[in-house]
Amino acid sequence: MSSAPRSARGPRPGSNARVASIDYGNLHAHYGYALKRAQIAAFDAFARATAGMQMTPPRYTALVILQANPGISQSALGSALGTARSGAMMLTDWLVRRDLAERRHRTDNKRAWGLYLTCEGAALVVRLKRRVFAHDQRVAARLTARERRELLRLLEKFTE
Amino acid sequence: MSSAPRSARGPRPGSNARVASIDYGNLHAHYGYALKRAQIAAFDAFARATAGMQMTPPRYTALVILQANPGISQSALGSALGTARSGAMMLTDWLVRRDLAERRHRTDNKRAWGLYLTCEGAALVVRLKRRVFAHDQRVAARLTARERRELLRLLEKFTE
DNA sequence: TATTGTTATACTCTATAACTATA
DNA sequence: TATAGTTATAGAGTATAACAATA
Repeated sequence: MSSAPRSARGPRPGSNARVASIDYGNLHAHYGYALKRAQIAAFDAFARATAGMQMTPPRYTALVILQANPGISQSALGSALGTARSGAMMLTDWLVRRDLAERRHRTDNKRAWGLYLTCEGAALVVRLKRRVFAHDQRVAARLTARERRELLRLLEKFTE
Repeated sequence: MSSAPRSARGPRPGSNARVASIDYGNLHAHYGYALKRAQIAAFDAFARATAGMQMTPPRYTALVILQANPGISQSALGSALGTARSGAMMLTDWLVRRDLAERRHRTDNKRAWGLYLTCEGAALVVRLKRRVFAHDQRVAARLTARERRELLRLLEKFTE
């Protein structure tokens, strides 16, 4: 994929490529280390799946949550994302600026907005999901179908 | 663990706690999402294991790599960490300032340093490894021994 | 008194680029 | 011409704190 001349300067920053000449000790026995590397690989796949769409994992997550929870408040969105209210605010601003989501006044609570996807937003989520899931399968191609299910199951059990 | 009054404001920022009232769609079917959440859990365990020691995952990784590769150059350390040279520089500065590592001149190449752990650094790595591995086991306690091995194996296969 | 949204601020992390000295 | 180290800078991401409006 990369083509710029990098000479013998090693892997580009942000990569998780393993360097043959280096002894990594027992780093790979740490869940944190192994998870971080796998996560970088998965996020690389996400970046390829959404290239040129100015998408990020948090933005994608927000879109999916808005799709599944129409009318949710900004604070609740923040909780779902595990981010502070101010972060949910900026995320929402971005979505609104792109006409992917809109804030609607609530009748029951004048403090909170109800957040909804626009038509474009709803269409985009559908398109995005297809692309991201397709790249997910590609990056996990090394695993058998059984291993893929098992990985997700173990991750869930580990996190819970 | 937490005790500050947070009322009903939901999980604190940076947490990956699941909110019962929210529909997460099929987010959990994405490797990136599942991996990110698991990684947060693992890094939380790392933070608990190293509380008050001003340790971070990159610092710990650097210490382990220095332990396994005495005399390594800063650039090679950067490659191993997947970070830019400038990042390896600041990391090394931090270690040197704490008397955990030292730069030694090389006879064969006057451009590059050779990096070595000091006695304190070597002692610290041993202590850290014990603590981090102990907390690793605790966070993975929900998994059986077989599942733990399988998780690490699948992560490795996924990343490679 | 607590919550929602908002804004401003600060901090961490890390990539990029330019420079120097060696090779 | 390329590499190792250094330094300065910039950007992304995100937490904290304070405030007004509402509950």
